[in-house]
Order: sequence, then structure tokens, then C-alpha cells
Amino acid sequence: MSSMRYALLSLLAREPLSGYDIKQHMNNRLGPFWKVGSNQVYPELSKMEGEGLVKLQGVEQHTYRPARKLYEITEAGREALIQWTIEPMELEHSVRDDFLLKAYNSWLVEPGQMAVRIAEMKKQHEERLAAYLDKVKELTPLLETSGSSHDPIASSISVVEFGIQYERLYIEWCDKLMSKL
Amino acid sequence: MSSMRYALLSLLAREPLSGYDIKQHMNNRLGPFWKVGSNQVYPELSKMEGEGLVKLQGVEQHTYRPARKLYEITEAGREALIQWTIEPMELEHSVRDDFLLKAYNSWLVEPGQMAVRIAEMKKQHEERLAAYLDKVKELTPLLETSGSSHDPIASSISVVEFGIQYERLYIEWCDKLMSKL
DNA sequence: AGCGTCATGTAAGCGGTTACATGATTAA
DNA sequence: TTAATCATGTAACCGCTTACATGACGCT
Repeated sequence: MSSMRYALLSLLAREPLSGYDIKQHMNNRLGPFWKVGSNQVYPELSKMEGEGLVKLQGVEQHTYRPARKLYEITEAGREALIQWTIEPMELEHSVRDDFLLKAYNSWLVEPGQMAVRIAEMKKQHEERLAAYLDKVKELTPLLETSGSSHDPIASSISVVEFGIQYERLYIEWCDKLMSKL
Repeated sequence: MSSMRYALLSLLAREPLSGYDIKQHMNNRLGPFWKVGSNQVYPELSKMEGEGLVKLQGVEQHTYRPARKLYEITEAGREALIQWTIEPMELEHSVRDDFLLKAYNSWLVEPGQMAVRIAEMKKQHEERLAAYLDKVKELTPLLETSGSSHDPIASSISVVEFGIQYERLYIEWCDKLMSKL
């Protein structure tokens, strides 16, 4: 019932991966949208294997290295993922960002100290924006020329573009906050 | 260490409230930015009272109704809140929105079905946007004419304005998704 | 008669974070 | 020599969600 398992399936629907790969993809590539710890990945993969949503494609063994267990999605897994994707949903407590809460308290603190924090936050979001822009540059040439809506790259780009717009809005908001001090 | 307690203190820094009030403020007023359950509010208030961050201002008793315990923030609580607010922080896994994950899977599903979900999501965000706009209209006349950065209303407006921009971006993004189908 | 509001709280469970454990290799 | 990378996993903890419990009033 957790959406975490669907995040794993989302990656496996595109290519076979090991638990380690999945962790890396989420923490580095798909960036800070979704993160996982190994504690979640490995047990969840085992569980899903038991339910037939995922199966072992093979095990790579490089002499000295630990065995690398490659998983692939099954037909049942694909269908479960599609089902979940088209399932109706309600939007929940959207943004639970500590910095928003701090901004809510900005009237309590000295403007000078607040300004430092705003500048720091802005910088971090600028870095994230830059990373997302790089990501788009990296993905765009891989797009199918046909421009089909069934191209996974197109879906990836849509999500990253959300991230870009989000970071831009955050940066603008920081500027506005700053000017109000 | 949880930021939840600072959310409670943030409200109490503005006015004395009961546990019930706090819950209502978070779930209705400050809207879907932050939500709490009673299970968290009441034990946390007790704990904070024990730590001297908050104290009982009095207990209202309306014959038939349950006793209403009004809490106010202490000087120590105020200082703890200010400390937390000006503390440096790093930004974490920002947006963990199920719908983004679903968009990431949109290449797997029929455009027709996806279109329905996008339209639904867009509508929900439009409703939220309308609620935020109302909130700003309600807050703006309460602003101090001086326009001081120490006015809590100004801080409230900043936060709601973030929400407005966020909802606008989300709506635009839904439109873009739709046009790509 | 039944549901919603006010007002306090408790109990159970799960999901996610942080840390730990192993063990060989390669780079600073 | 210390740290990081690859690769799997386990253990402990904590915060949050959902549900339950009480009890009188007021509205439909």
C-alpha cells in the first residue's frame, strides 16, 4: 500500500536493475524527488518477488565483489503498476517544507539573521535547478523523433520539468522574501 | 527534534491556543501545508509543558463541555523557536508527490485514462488555489500599515503566497502534460 | 434517530531514517 | 592508512496515520 513499492516498480518497468542500482538511481539520478534506504529496497524486492511482481533475471558474480542480483519486472508487476497509475487519488498535505515554517516565523527574528538563511536556501535551490537543467539536456537527445507519448524519456522529462519550475518558483520566492525584510 | 513541535510553537507564538485549536488551525486554516492528528498534539503539548516551553494559561469550563486547556508559549519556548528558525539547514527530498510518480509512468498507460487523472488533479489544485487566494484577501486588510517585517500577518501572507505560486505552477504543468498526450 | 461539533486523550501499526555489519578493491 | 565504492542485508527507533474511546449538545 505504500507508494514506495511503486517507485521501485517504476524504475524496473524501464530496465532490469539490482537493489543497489535502484538506490543509486533514486538518490542521484531521479534526484531528490524520491529517496530510499537499503533497509527498504532489499526487503521490498524480496517481498515483491514473493508476490510475483518481480523476478530474478540473474546473478552477476565478479570474483571479489558481492553477488549482484538483477531483478526484472514481471507481467503481473507491470499490470499492478499500471493499475496504480490510473487509479484515482486525492492530493494530500502537499508541501511540508521546514523552511516554509521558518518563514512563517520570520516576524520573530532579526532581519539580518533571516537574510543569511534565505540566501543559503536560495543558493541550494539554484544548485538543484542547475542539476535539473543538466538532466534535461542529457535526456532530450534521447527522445524518440516520433515524439510518442509512449516514450519513457518523455515522461522523465515531464517530471524533471516540474522540478525545474518548482526550483524557479522557490528562488523567486526567496527573492521576494528578501525584499520584504 | 521533530519539526512538528516547532509547528506547534509557531502557532502558540502568535496567540494562546488549546490543543484542539491547534489541530483546527493546521488542518483548516494553514491548510494542507501542515497537518496534525490529536495523537501528536496532546502528548507533544504535555511534553513541552514538562520542558517549560509552554505553560497552561488556564482552563475554560462550559458546564457540559470537556475542559478546554489553553496553552501559552513561555519565554524559553519563544527562544527555542527563534533558535530553531535561524538555525542553518539543508534542503531534503523536496517534493514526494505520488502524482509526479504517476506522471513518470504515463508512458505505460493509455493517454485517454491518463487525461482523466490529469484533469482531476488539475481541478483539485485549482480548488486549493482558490482557497489560498481567499486566505490572502482575508489577511491583507489585517496588515499593519507600517509594513513592518515584525508583523506576523506579513509572514503568514508570504507563506500563503508560496502556496499560490505552487498551485499555479502545478496547474500549468497539468496543462503541459495534457498537451503532450 | 442519527450525525456533526467540541474537546480531550490512548492504542496499534507501518513507513522511513539512521546506524550497523561484512569484505575486497582502488584511489587519495 | 584512511576513505570511498560496490553490494547485500539487519536492527533500532521514531514520527505519523488511522482508528478508537468518551460524552453532551444541537441540527436535520
